[in-house]
Amino acid sequence: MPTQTPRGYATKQGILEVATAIASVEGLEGLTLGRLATDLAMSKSGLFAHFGSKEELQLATIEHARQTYVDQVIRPGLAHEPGIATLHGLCDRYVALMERRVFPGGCFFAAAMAEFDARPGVVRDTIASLQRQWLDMLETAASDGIRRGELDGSVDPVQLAFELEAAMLSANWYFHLYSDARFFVLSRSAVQRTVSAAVSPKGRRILEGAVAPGA
Amino acid sequence: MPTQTPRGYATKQGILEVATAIASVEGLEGLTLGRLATDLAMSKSGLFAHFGSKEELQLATIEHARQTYVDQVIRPGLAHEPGIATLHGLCDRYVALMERRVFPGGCFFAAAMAEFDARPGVVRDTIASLQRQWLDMLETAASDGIRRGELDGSVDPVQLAFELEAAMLSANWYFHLYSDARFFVLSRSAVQRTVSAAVSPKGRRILEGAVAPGA
DNA sequence: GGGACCATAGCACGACCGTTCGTGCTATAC
DNA sequence: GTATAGCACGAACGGTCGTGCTATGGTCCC
Repeated sequence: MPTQTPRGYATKQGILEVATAIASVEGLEGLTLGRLATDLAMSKSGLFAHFGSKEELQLATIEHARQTYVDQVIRPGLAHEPGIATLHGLCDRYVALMERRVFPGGCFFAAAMAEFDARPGVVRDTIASLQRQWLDMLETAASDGIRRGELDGSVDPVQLAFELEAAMLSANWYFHLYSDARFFVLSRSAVQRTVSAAVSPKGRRILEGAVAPGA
Repeated sequence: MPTQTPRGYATKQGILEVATAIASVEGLEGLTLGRLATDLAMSKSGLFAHFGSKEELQLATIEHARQTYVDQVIRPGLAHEPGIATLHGLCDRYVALMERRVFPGGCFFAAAMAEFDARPGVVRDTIASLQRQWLDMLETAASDGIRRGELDGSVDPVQLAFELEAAMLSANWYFHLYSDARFFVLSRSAVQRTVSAAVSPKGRRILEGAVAPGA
């Protein structure tokens, strides 16, 4: 196992940057060594040597994409107070990521989940684990919201997390299918409405504060 | 272009039956002539002669899948009274189709949409058109519900249709990713809750009648 | 019973797939 | 100034992809 030098590391990061972009459009299976090499203006073999197998390339690409989500969604989202502030923060950052077209083909993990959901293998297991973590994060924020009295006690955090995730995930598909950004408006409205329907009076004050903090 | 004899037609239907199943798992691009020929125990060339190109095969497969949805979701769904009865009927039939694993890889059009949403071409345009028809159907049912006074006048039919579709679509992915049928429970609850939040008193009577018609 | 014709098979093609191999660069370590 | 190790290259492998061309078996009509 060769050790990594700064130069090699930089190259690999550059490869993975392009790889995540391609995979978000063509899928992780459609992410081809030849195509990737062409886009990078380097040889297939030189590229291949960095990973050792296509599956390793796929896993490395997934890990790279995960880092992007951690930086742009998870970390800033979790910087809020626990409860509905975090819940709102995570959702807002996630929709914003899609809106900003960080991945040209749309949400990387949405594409990966759709591609591998019915196909066994290491790649699918990895996706499943990461997606599980994301759902857990939403559910935890919802649970915190209940414990803190921001959400009504009758709310099921699993149900709430699912509905929010559904509204955001679906906007991703329809946005790209019709090149119509209005689906993000629908998505945001759905998130707003769903959370609103679950908040207690205390939570409502927090929600309104998030929109108009100067009140 | 050879004309179709009864025998040829039957074979073609058999081919498309297997093709839709494969495509729901592997995707329309992963639907390979070699794989399809193997599963059908026939030669690649003999199979190929039926379609003339891979794209034609893909389009024929889509059309075949559409027919399944018309028979099992659209027609029985539209058999109800216009308005929320139809809305409820369409959603119920759609979730039931996924639950019954009619396509082994999950909703055929969900998979196709996810695969082609970011890729131009005839296939994508076809998917987009059919998906548009499906959304229109839900929106029309919602509009009818408003006009008939079953849904509150403040309801936006586009928003409502989107939220219902989102809840059902997402159940599809998570069900297969985790082999966990509870996601259909979440999906059905979400549909129920979303419609409930939009109904007028008159609509509520219809909804309850659908659950307990003997009341 | 012969001819038209559809359905299927066999075979070959060029392109691209993931992968392996041998071979040079180039920069650091001694 | 030379040895070493990481990095990248071109060429080639066996395999599969979609797609042609040609031949033959089956079926039906005149």
